Amino acid sequence: MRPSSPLDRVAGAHDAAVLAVARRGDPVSRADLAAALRVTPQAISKILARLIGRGLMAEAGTITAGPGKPTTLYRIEPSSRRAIGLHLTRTRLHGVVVDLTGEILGRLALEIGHLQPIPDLVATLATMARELMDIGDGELLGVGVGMPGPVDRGEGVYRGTADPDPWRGAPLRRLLAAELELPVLLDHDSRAALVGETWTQPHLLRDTALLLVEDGLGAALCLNGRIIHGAHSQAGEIGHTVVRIGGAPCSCGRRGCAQAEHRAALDAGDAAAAADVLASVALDLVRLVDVDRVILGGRTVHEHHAVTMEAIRRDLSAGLLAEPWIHVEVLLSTRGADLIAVGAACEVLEHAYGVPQGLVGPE
Amino acid sequence: MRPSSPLDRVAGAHDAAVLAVARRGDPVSRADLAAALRVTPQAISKILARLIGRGLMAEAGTITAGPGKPTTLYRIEPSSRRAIGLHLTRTRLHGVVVDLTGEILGRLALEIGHLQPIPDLVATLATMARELMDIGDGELLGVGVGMPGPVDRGEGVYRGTADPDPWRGAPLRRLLAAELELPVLLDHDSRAALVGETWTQPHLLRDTALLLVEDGLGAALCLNGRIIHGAHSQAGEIGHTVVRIGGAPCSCGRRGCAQAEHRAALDAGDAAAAADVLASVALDLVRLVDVDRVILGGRTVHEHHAVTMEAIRRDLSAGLLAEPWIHVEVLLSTRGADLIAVGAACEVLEHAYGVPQGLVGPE
DNA sequence: CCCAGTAAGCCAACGCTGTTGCGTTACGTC
DNA sequence: GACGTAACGCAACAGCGTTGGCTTACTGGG
Repeated sequence: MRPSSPLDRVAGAHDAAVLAVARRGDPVSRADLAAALRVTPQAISKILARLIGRGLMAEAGTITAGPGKPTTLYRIEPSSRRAIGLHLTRTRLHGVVVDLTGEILGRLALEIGHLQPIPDLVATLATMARELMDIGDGELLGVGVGMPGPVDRGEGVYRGTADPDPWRGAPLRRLLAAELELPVLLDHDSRAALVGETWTQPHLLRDTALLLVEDGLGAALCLNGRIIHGAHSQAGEIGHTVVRIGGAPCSCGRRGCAQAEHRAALDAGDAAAAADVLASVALDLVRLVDVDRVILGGRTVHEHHAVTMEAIRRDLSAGLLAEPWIHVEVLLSTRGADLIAVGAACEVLEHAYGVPQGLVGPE
Repeated sequence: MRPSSPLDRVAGAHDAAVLAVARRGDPVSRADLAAALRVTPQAISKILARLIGRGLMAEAGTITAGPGKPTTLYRIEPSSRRAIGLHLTRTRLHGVVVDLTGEILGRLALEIGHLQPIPDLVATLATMARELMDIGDGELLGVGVGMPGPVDRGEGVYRGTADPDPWRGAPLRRLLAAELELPVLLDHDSRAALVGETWTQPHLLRDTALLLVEDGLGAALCLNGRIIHGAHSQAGEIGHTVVRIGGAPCSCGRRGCAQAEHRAALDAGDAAAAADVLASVALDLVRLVDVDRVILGGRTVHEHHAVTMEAIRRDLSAGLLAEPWIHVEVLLSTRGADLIAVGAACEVLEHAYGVPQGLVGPE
């Protein structure tokens, strides 16, 4: 389905870029878009004509500033498209439908059992997806699934862990796509969460890390405006980074893993120690990839977000030597419990209408 | 100097992509290039006509395989362009001239003093650059400078360290460019080294980390084919990551920094312990960004490369749980002592003829 | 020796981008 | 109501890669 001609690719990229600007919320003028895309206003007219023709955007009134013809404003048409996002864990399934801007139209939740065999799991996912389809009325683009643990986004396969894991090796994307006859994307939960954040604020999040604290600990990176997947789709799997040699035992069979230490500190009621673990991870991460924003998300972190953010800010400013030209913002995700489900849905939106990675080039 | 039209940007990207394929060394056919760029052979003819017109490529004979008109081969014209690379440390200046493929045409070395004031330093750099200009005869594209410590590539400024540092804040790029009347690029030594590696093997290094062990410890990342600079041009500054709490004292005033621990182990004659420090750093790094290649480079690492590579391989295979679908190659840089100087020169080549980062899209 | 068969490459027309130049529309101001 | 101004549309244009047809150059069989 890749556009055949490089010209199509240019047009597609410009369409996506206009949508990215429009997604910020406020109606935009032709002149604003021309400045943002570095093309002439006339080109913007043609791009907008294409987008309006596809129902993705619409005129949004005019404003008059001084003499001359009033400026026409344009806005995104949120209800023109929908996407479904499912957040799968070992005990729960949480699903949402979102519109083109990532706004939630409806949500569902369900307790499930991890011992469910793969066909039953696919049926459970499909059932929830079908229920969510009834909400809203834009064109449905597909279903995104976010889940913890080693996930191969490219292959759409849950790789699983070494311990007995009934879902190990499940080709969830293929199975669910066949069942629903819709495009399906499968990704790591932390990456889905970050895609959700970048979809709604693409202009702010060029170099951003997201720390996801659920049962385990994961990270996701957006560097130079692009989500990092890694050579084996395993980027951000930092839960088993050793932070204290000989520390708390971990499910992976070793000791002192970040997520085991974090969990042990929480179980001992020591929120400060748990925060220190996250702060240490955050500092290492910022040093290596130099992001200017760290977003915290996940069920577990919300309970202690104040002390956690304080610890991260403290370690960052100490560890980066308080150099005046370096500033790293530490933020809390605003999506709450919907973070990953919304993110998985936004992966579908991103796939359909995101700015493409590379337009031309070898390989 | 940015191309005015998106069409020009497409053409420029295709030109760069053809050069990237040709850089691999072997002459290539029109059909090979068409497959690599996913365009028609006819388009390759037009692209090659542009490149040959600029002197960057040339015909390289024909081969006949079976019946039909023989295939025309094309090769890069290495001597058509040159770039100068300078590797600056606190005690030494090492410079090279390279051709378009990154091959060394000549080198120079000089002991310098760190107490040299900034104007004298610029004069020293300019003098070496001028001497190097006399070697070879292609068009000279510019001068690249690689140096350790916090460097702002975007601004072309050496930020410097907190301890008394006579070069702190030096706008080396601007000063040297004014002195030489040539384009100048300033970058971190580890990033320069990685650019050098990717310039000569762009097809192999899509997700690669380079660990540079000189006096300090630095890293550089190439993710999804792009060099990572970070929000403040500080990506890869991992020398002061704490690997052992309360460990060896570091010049930064704290204890247990990776580079201090590594240095302390080496000073104690314990090469195995030094290798363990590097292996620990490598594992954390691979976990976070999931590269499939780790390249080791730098003066210090060459003395103990066997034990170091063994330690890294051991820690990686243990730490990644030996999952069969994950394979990380650990390599030693082949550039030896020229690594950073060549890399700095290749940054100039990359700037002039590399595949551009983003062709279109919002700011 | 000639001629069919095959594959590479060129030429010219085309469709598609965004750009340019100029005219039209719609507003505020005098 | 005339004038200046700013946004916008129309039409012609340049440049990209694509398409279809023709030419070139080689092999191999009659």
